[in-house]
Order: sequence, then C-alpha cells, then structure tokens
Amino acid sequence: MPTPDRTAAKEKFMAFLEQKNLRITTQRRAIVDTVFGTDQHFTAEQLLEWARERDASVSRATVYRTLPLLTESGLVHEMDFGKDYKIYDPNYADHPNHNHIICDDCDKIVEFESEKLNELENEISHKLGFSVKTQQLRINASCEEMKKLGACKNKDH
Amino acid sequence: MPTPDRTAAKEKFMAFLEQKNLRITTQRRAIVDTVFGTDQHFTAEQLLEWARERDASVSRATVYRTLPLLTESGLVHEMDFGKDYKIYDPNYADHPNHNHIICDDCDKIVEFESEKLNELENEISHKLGFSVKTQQLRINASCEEMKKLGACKNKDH
DNA sequence: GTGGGTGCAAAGTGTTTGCAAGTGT
DNA sequence: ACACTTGCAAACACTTTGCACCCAC
Repeated sequence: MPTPDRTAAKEKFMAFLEQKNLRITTQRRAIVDTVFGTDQHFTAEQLLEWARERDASVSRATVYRTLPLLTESGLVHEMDFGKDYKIYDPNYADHPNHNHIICDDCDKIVEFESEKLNELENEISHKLGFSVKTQQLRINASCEEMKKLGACKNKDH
Repeated sequence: MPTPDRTAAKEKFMAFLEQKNLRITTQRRAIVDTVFGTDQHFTAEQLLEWARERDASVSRATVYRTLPLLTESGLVHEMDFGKDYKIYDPNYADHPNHNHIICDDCDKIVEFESEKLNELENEISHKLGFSVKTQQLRINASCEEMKKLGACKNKDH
C-alpha cells in the first residue's frame, strides 16, 4: 500500500509530465502506478512485468522510454552495482543522498544515509574543482549471514 | 615509461599466470606490457588498439579473455561509471582505496584518496553488520571547464 | 604430443530506435 | 486535427562463446 509519501511522488511525476507537455497515457499510468506503488528496488525487466499486470498492453519499449523521464524528474534514482542491468530506486525523492551496501553473495541491499559522508564528498569535490551532480557510494560486502554461515540463505543464484 | 612499481606489477601478473598453469603467449605478453606500461585508465577497446601496436595479431576476443585474469589477480581494477563500457585501472595494487570523480560531459576522471572517507565507510558498514570487501565511490560532476564554458573542449562525443 | 590459447564470426544481453498506426488533449 | 505515443522488430554497443586451428611447455 502506498504511503502518503509515495502518493505525493506519483503526483509530482504527473505534474512533471504536464509541465513538459507530455501526455498521460494508460501505459504511462500503469508504469507510474507500479513504480510509486512499491518501495522496492527494481530492474527495467521487473518493471515491465509488474506494469503488465496492471495493463497488458505495456511494451518493453515504453518502459525503456519512460525510465529516463522518471530519473529526469528526480523521483527515481538509477543505480549501477556492476551487474549487467541497472537498478532503479523509487524511494529517492525523500532521501536523495542515501547510499547502498550490497552483499556480494545474496545481493541483499541495505540503504543508509550519512550526513558526514555527504559533507566529506562535497568538500573533496570542491577541492578538486568539480561540482557534484550525483554521487553514488557502492560498498560491496559480506552480510552477517555470510560471515557466520559462509553463505546467505536467501541466495538465489 | 614504466616505474619500478609497474614493472613489479607486471612480474606479479606473470607469476599469477604461472601459478595457475596458464601460458605466456605472445598475445598475452603484448596485452600485459600495454597494461603495465601505462598508468592511464582504459577501456577494453583502447586496450585492444594499444596492444595491437605491439602485436597486430591480438584479437578482441583475447583482450576480453585476458581482462578477467587481470582483475582476478588484483592488479587491475574494473570500474563502472554508468557508461555502457567498463573502465580499467592498472594502477590499483598500489592504491587499493582510491576513488574517482568523473565529469559527465568530457569523461575526464580524477582519482583521489581519502583516509577519512575510508574510515567513515568502515564505521558505517560495521554498524550495519557488513564487512567491506570493496568500495567504490563514484561522483558524477561537472569539471571546471564545464562550469565556465558550458562544455569541455576535450569532449569527444 | 597435448592441453591450453587464439582468431574469427556468430550469438548474447540489455537497451535504443525507425516506422506506421494509434491516441490524449 | 496535431503532435505526442505506442508496439513491433530491427538495430545497437559491448561482451561472450563455439569451433577449428595453433603453439607454449
């Protein structure tokens, strides 16, 4: 069930579309409802699958054409964990500076925020003569289970 | 010109091959000489081009088959900046914790190290119950030129 | 001699795009 | 009506792989 936050995010995106003179089609509605109806991370392919449950006419092309709009709006964050697909995070607007730790074994992803980290990053970038546009700290690690058991039980590959 | 460090890296890789009972072919030698003969970042395609200057018989397939060996040995670091190709860093063994800022416009990459940043990362991971295996901070930014001129002059695309 | 290595070209994979038809406004 | 959108399938870009020949050890 969508929280107030996520409903707000959906509305913001609709406003974003309107402001750019883009149309609200049934396919886009299905995609947007899906994106802001979960707080899980997802891939393009998963989004296609989920959106098709709402409207079977959604095509892969439309998903791929809508994802850039979602990220451009700032409401969804695109991430790359070194896998061969990208992961999207629909919970970004409320926490624009969060980072991720991913367990190399079970792919579990934990989000965290650190004000200190952000300050440090800005300080470093400034010193080097850059202005930060986006930053992504990716920590590949072993999670508790991995350390204790040698493998994680929710490992699916 | 290779520094002592880079010569050592090359020898370490040769030892790595031997220890795995892998052969030192002329093609592999050309690739390895290229990799440890520069301290620049490179893509698979650039490596192919450079290696072919040493031995024209080097094929794309061999480059792609050798890269995993290089990263597995720990002497070369594979990085992903969200572009559709990977970037390799032959200067990794000596500086295993460096991070990168990339200019989104001209693809300029600047490396930096920060002890503070590493400490902070370890502290956070520990708190969350993970042990860090590798970490990669990627900051996408605009470089000085981009800020001043609106675009970087070495932009090649 | 033989098991690993190589080049070539074909296959893979995730993503993008040209086009003709469809549709929100 | 008009411009934006869509689905489809072909195209893409990078990477991987099957195969027959080759070569380091």
